[in-house]
Amino acid sequence: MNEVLQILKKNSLSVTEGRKKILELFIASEGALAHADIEKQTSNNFDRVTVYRTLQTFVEKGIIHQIPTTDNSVLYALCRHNCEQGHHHDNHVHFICSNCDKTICLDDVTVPQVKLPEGFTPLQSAMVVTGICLDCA
Amino acid sequence: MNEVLQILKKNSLSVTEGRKKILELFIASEGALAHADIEKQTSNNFDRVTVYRTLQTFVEKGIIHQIPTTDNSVLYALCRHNCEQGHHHDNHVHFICSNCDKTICLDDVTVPQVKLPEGFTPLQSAMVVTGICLDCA
DNA sequence: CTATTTTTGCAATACTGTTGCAAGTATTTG
DNA sequence: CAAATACTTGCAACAGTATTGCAAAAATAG
Ligand SMILES: [Mn+2]
Ligand SMILES: [Mn+2]
Ligand SMILES: [Zn+2]
Ligand SMILES: [Zn+2]
Repeated sequence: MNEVLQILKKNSLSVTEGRKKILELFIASEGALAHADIEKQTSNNFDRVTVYRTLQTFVEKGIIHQIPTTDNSVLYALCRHNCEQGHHHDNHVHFICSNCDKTICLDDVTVPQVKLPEGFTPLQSAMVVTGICLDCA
Repeated sequence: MNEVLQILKKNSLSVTEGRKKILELFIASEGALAHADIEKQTSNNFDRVTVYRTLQTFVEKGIIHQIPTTDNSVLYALCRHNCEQGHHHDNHVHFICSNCDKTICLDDVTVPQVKLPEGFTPLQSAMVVTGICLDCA
């Protein structure tokens, strides 16, 4: 059975053209996608608003996760660690290539623990590494 | 001599009301500031555009640094490690309190090294930890 | 197939960020 | 110190990004 359908069903989401298409994009994509990327690759098919709402739904359901950036954009990528509704555990490192600008999930590289000052309680950690990626080496 | 003047002089920046005021805000502030915070705290004094340009200049000069977030906003905080023109070395961990929402530079906590897969060359690393801060503990 | 629930597109609106340019301010020079 | 120069600011216009309400359309449940 189709992977896309499986994911939507598992999360009890209605199966619609928009959701199928956007999920396909994520599955096909090597790196992370920004809202703008998705708009571009689906232009004229769906309204901007639908894209916003779909991304939001997917994040809530634990289908995709957000990647922090320093430039007023948010990137999204597929969760591969069985995340669930309101309970992500994508604690892997993200890599941004400064040459080709791709953002890649290093699913096998875990964010290391870090010793915080007295009084700070950590709940979640994110790590973003910039540099030169495999393809651009 | 005034800290604010000193910083501006050291970076060969003209001393203007806007720059003085914004720099004061950063020095006075416990946590990091977003563009919107600054606008609020200086409203009617300076044009939005001036705030954008000032922040940009300060980042370039190594007076403030950017902190990545996951919500389409960029935060800024004072550099305390003698950063220079085009050459930041703020490799410390940032902490976001999920209770009071403050973002704090943990200047003494260095971002740990991490072993990347074959072929990836790291240049810079950022780490953001969310949790409960000292004040909210 | 029909009833119900959910999703979508549109329109309106607000927020965010960028640029060129003329006027204003700060700094340098004599 | 005043004039000349260099730099910064505000304004206006514009482009891009995000949010909401609501009616129409589509999907699911019965
Ligand atoms: Mn990821
Ligand atoms: Mn910092
Ligand atoms: Zn690359
Ligand atoms: Zn707090």
